[in-house]
Amino acid sequence: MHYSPVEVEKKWQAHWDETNAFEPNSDFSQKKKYILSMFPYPSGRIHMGHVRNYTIGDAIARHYRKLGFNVLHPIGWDSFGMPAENAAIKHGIHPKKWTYENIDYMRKELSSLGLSFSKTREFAASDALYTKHEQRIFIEMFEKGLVYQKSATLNWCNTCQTVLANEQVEEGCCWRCDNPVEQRLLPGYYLKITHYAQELLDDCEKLREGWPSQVLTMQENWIGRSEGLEFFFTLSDASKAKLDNQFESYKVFTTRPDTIFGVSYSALAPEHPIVNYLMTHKLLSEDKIAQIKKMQSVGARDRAQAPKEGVSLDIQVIHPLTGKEVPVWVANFVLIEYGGGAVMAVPAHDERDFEFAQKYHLPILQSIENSIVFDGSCATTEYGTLVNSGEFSGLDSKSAQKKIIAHFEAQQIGTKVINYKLRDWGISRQRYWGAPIPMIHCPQCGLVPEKIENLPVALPDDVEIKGEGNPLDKHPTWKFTKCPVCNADAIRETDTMDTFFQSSWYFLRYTTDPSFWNDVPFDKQSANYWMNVDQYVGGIEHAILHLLYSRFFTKVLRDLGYVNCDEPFANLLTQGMVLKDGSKMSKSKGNTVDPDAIIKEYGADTARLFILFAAPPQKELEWNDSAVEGAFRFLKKLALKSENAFVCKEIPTINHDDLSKESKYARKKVYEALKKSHDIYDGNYTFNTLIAACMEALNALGEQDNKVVWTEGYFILLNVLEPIIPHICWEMSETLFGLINLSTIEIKEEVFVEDTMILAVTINGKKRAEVEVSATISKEEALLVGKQSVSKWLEGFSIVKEIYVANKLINLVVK
RNA sequence: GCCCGGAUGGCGAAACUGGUAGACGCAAGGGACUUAAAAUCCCUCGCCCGUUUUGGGUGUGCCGGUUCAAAUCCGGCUCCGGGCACCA
Repeated sequence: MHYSPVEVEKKWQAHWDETNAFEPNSDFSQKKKYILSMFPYPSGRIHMGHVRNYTIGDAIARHYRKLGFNVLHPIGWDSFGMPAENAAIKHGIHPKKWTYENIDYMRKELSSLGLSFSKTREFAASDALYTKHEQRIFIEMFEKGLVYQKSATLNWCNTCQTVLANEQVEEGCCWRCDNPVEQRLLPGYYLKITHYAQELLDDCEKLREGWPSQVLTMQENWIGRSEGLEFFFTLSDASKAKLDNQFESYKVFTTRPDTIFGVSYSALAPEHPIVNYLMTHKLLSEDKIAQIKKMQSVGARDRAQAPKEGVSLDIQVIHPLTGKEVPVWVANFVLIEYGGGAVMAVPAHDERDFEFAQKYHLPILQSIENSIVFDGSCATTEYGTLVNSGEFSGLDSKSAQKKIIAHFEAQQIGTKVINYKLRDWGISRQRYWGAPIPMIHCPQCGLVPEKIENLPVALPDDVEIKGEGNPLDKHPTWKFTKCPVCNADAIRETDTMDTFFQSSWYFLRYTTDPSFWNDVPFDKQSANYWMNVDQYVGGIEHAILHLLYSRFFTKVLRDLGYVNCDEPFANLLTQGMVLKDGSKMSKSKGNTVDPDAIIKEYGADTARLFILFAAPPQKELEWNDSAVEGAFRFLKKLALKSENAFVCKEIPTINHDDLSKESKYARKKVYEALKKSHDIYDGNYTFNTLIAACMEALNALGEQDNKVVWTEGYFILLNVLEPIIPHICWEMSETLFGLINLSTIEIKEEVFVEDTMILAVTINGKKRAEVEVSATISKEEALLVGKQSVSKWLEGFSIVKEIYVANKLINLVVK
């Protein structure tokens, strides 16, 4: 067969399209697989990263379909987000038009790869119908107390009149207009992900089997659980008086209660209420107030870079165990959001506290002794034995922690607590192209959700987008509405949701037949059938945000009664990046390869084959033009050699014993490939080795000339390769076998049985010879033959040990 | 700084639970076919030494260990990639 990819690919793509070949069915008694590649942002054109992502997912989906599973393999569009607004600002195109035109274009590009997506389950996250249910979920979360409003300091660009994400701040300036970014206290909506911190952490165990360990480690670190002691520092009487008796004490948190006798000062965050009180009531010198103000104005990121810095507040607290007075400072390294915004400082055993104490000449008191000699030149942070610690002296750190916590609890002056680094998720964005937050501000009733029957709160089409301010807020009429409770004039919330909100539940939407899409976000029975996603495929860049939010949403939706599962993704494959000349393909570097051009020149099968063959999916993949040629060569060869097979309607029967050595070997190679095609789908997805096995099999077939063996070989190889290079395989399978070979094929163990085996003969572990012996040979005989084969190496030595490993080798230990 | 991951020919990579290192492919070199080119086919291909041939030594980032046997296990380093970044 002459190989002309253009015709073949067109033909089969049309066939799959017309026959709705890849729709899941609703027979929930059938065994299922839900295979999902992360949905793309419709930026305009597909790139090689997409090709890799969707080829991997498609191959897995096709594999399970062939094995008779009911397979859900959908695609959609993560279609809200900033680039659409940027296009509007730059070119005056409406974000909606821009987005949906891109979707149409990219859909065509993806279908030219022959991907086996369900056509009917496709949707865009910006569809009003999706927004409708999303807003309902938001309201249900609000009513459950999982949504709240608070003000926080955020990056603000005064020129653009908008909040900027951290990623949009470049060296302290706005990425678009280059103006310095300010820190502003702004109200916003937050989702209580911290409410699920412990479960999100615990359930990492359920994912241990199916997720890459580094992703789980990243999530665990991000959640950042730590156990410790929380207690109150009581202010000295003089300090209480200084603070007009407005403050009695403040809370601190420590994971090292064993070092508490080493406390020589306490430090407050610049935003701590006591600090603010001292400042607003002018209880500090002008100079100190100015210094603190300066500290407050530095954003979190810059503060982390800055050297340690602080100001003495001229107040004291009482050490809870020694009763001594401890000075209180304000310090730029103390975070207001964590552990109460205040710390006990132990310079002898904490590096930060040490650095600060040295700078300001504060006492450094040793309270732990261990193998590292403490000489006051640096902090020793390891555990050890307590010294200078009153009744606790002599205890080791671990038991001292327990005893000290117990002491605080008995005296009711402190408790054991668990803290998490995880913060609640701020979802407010001052942008147009997102899902409106369905809340209303009523002068009488306060903050109230929109009525469910009024959803969706849709975006107005008539907006001006100039990049200044929030277009919804500036719209002449949109935000004016009536209170859903009292019907008074009220104002709509003009913030829209973070786009991660959409991607946190889209995978549930796919589980449901579109005929239900108007009425429910997703159908519970369908979701329970299809979930969890059996295999999720996407880039590692989503290791924390998207994957953590999706886990969180799944748990929330479970608790809201929408679905029964705890975790969304049973197995996760994080694919490596596609590189060219050693670095990530990007327009700015000019090292991109256009998938369309490759498909035009070589066809989709070549692109798919190259991308799956060049590296295992988890690894980075270096683009290589001549290796693409090589992939194309293999397809041509596969097509050409099919002339050696004959047309038949079932797998040919072969009497293995009658075959020549070469034919036997070829069959063995073919069945090895078939075996491998089962093995690689168990989680590693090393398509590269499967393809190599098929190449070996084809090479071995070429070493023999039995047409029946050729035919059986093609029957099997086309089956094995179909997930990888579907077009050419369907074409040849149709011609030769009427497509009947594209279903489960039984492995014939007889081809692996051999009459002889080759043993390596090694001396002291070094290979000296090979011998071919009968497969049924006894150990004694094998050793005898082995020794003969290496007789020249044994002269003058005596054998002290003989090792025989069946099917592998003989090792002789000599002296 | 802390936490992960990785290192195998000129290149991408294989190697099941420790058991013949380099499968498969790319590149390169040589040859066949051709008026020529393309395409295709055949041969060689880790490094070093030797040779007419058979051959020998060495080799999986570095140093050491365990073992009859280590790319694989253990200890200590080096380099590269990624994540977090003052979380008390």
